[in-house]
Amino acid sequence: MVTVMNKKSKDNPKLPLRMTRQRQVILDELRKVTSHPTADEIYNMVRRRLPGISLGTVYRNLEILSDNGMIQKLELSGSQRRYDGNPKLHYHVRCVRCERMDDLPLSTLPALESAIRKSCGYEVLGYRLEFIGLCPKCRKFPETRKERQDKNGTKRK
Amino acid sequence: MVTVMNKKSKDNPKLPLRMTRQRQVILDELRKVTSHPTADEIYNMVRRRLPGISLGTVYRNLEILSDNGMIQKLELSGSQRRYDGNPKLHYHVRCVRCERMDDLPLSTLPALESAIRKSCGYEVLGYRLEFIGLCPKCRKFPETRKERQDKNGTKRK
DNA sequence: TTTGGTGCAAATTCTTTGCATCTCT
DNA sequence: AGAGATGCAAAGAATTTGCACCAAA
Repeated sequence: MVTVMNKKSKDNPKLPLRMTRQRQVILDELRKVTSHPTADEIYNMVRRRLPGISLGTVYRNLEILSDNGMIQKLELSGSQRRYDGNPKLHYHVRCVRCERMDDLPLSTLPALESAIRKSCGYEVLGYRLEFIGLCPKCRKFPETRKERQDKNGTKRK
Repeated sequence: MVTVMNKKSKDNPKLPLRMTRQRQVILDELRKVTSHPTADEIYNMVRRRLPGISLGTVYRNLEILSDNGMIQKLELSGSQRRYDGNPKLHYHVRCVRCERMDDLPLSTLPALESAIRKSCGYEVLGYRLEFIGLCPKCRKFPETRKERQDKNGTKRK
């Protein structure tokens, strides 16, 4: 069994957690998509409903929501952190070209875990697993994310 | 079988790669340790032998060395990237408290890979797996890396 | 010689924070 | 009322880059 860690909910399993409009919309938008957006992408999604929201608030809320186990902060490869509206542990696939990230419909592997547990002095609490490869689209169009951005001028701001 | 990806060596499998003193020392120091140091830690290690080296050069060379498959750039959790002098794919354990990272003496899992390959539209090229837990030391001394830094003033510069 | 590497510093990018003000409960 | 959230802007941290000079092949 894998434990997803988070500070707050560990110290205080049922803290009340005030639901502000901003927090609600962030959670809502994140649950609406199956992609695994970055803070910046979430900021843009949320801004359509709350034009006045600040990026700082988005970051603060993503932190709080993941501390409370309501979402997942994915700390895997890539320079930007990504967030997942589904707090349950599951595996991901990431495309090496466009950096798209999908869920993997695969159950977790208990055999793997028990093998680990005895092979080192660590107390194993969980693991992070991410597959890398090419998504269906990129198998056809061999173009990196950066190349696409450079071409389209698709950058923040 | 898992393929470790790297740009240059893919495009040009046997480019000559000029060996400057700086590059040599960086590679050398990185091979000397079994830890998985950050760029900054490597900078400090190398500086003892080459006092004039710049952090920018360290970053540039780590990039080049990993592009050439001579080292590994580990893009797993944590805000700082880590580098591994062993370019062969292997698993890691990371301590949630002090962020120490060790190798896991465990062979890779072919069964896992074939299971993945058919479960999604991706062309799977490899994967990244990292275990998280508590290292032997931290099981005894429950103190986070940040707490220790704050106490000791052990920060860069 | 010439192509690529280096040091330095400034620039970028992503994320966090201080503060005065506001808002949920 | 009051703890906690917000917006704003500035600060931080990690990494990348432009440029003039230097060095390995």
